[in-house]
Amino acid sequence: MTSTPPPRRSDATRAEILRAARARFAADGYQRATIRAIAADAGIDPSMVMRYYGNKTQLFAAAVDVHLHLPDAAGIPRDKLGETLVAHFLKRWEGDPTDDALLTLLRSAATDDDAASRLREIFAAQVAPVALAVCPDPAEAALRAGLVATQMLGLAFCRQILRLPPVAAATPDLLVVHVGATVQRYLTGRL
Amino acid sequence: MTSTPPPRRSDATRAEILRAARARFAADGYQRATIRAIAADAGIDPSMVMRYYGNKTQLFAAAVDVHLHLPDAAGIPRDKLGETLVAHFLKRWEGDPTDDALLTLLRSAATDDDAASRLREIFAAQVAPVALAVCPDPAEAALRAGLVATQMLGLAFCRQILRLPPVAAATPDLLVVHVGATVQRYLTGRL
DNA sequence: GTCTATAATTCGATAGAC
DNA sequence: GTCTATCGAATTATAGAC
Repeated sequence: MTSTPPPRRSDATRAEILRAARARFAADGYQRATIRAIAADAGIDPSMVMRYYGNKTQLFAAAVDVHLHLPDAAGIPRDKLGETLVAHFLKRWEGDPTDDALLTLLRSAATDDDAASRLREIFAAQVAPVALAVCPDPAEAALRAGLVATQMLGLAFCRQILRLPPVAAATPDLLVVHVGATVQRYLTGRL
Repeated sequence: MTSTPPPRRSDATRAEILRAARARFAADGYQRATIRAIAADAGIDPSMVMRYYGNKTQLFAAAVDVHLHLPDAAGIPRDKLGETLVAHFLKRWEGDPTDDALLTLLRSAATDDDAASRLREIFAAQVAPVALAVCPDPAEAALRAGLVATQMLGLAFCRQILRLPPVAAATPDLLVVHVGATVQRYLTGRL
């Protein structure tokens, strides 16, 4: 894929910078990822990063554009919501976790206020609506969505970032069943 | 042995440095917390931090000494384990979250390998035994402990670090009931 | 369009006066 | 024991040559 460096036109360079930035920010978080390292990964000069993206903050904003692509709750059997959502995220991480913007945000949100704020926005815009679709009361739906977030972000953290052995080694099917049951209860169970 | 107390005139300064270091590391994580800022918080010169703790890594190790003080599983009714553990952590964070070593580690583990390794050790030494106490099969107990970790670390992250509104605003009692039910199922439910 | 050179900060760490 | 002064390295960011 990256074996033969293509002729360096502007668009190709921009795209390559963004790809390298996503990987670096995901691996190291906002603070520790350096423009120099990103440029080295992209095989270009550090000053080019500045030229195209202005500064480090704007590069981060361009690199982190999270679309969870959560399936529509209306199209899923109500009693399969939990398993479906967990399976959705595990499948998403199966490929290249270092290129997942959600993991990038999760990692950086621990120490960066801007990243934390962005992660809260993702939650409000993309997760909360799922709870609202299965719960008519807005206040109760907000709590349900929050509980789902504690379990899903905790799973992402332990499996993909902390790499806690029993969680990192578990098969996706196993996690879909057990964590899915928790998410299901948070969404549709008695509160 | 660390029990022998050699009284020095500098004990007060050492303690003040450690207190400031804990707060700074907890608030900013290992990378972003600077020795200069810690020294400023402690009201002393930055060089004193180096004199007493050698370097930044050793200062971090001294500041982060996590004892979860989890209650003995043998002394708790088996069906109250989940609620008891969740209540234990929430109570722990009720006071000054910026002085909690677990939150410090959690924040730093997202971007620092040493902190992540230490957090895995904490898990193995202090959380895994609880699962082993209620589950005879070691492999199954490891999985149960791992599932508990996903939920408890996710709760800590969403409530104390990310400060996700519905989770941060929830009363401890509410979280004890709902998150406690999840932890209970992970520990003693059918797998 | 790409790179060289460097400015301006900031950090961890050291040496030495008092 | 405490502080002043500073070093050397690393960082973001800028200016300008080719």
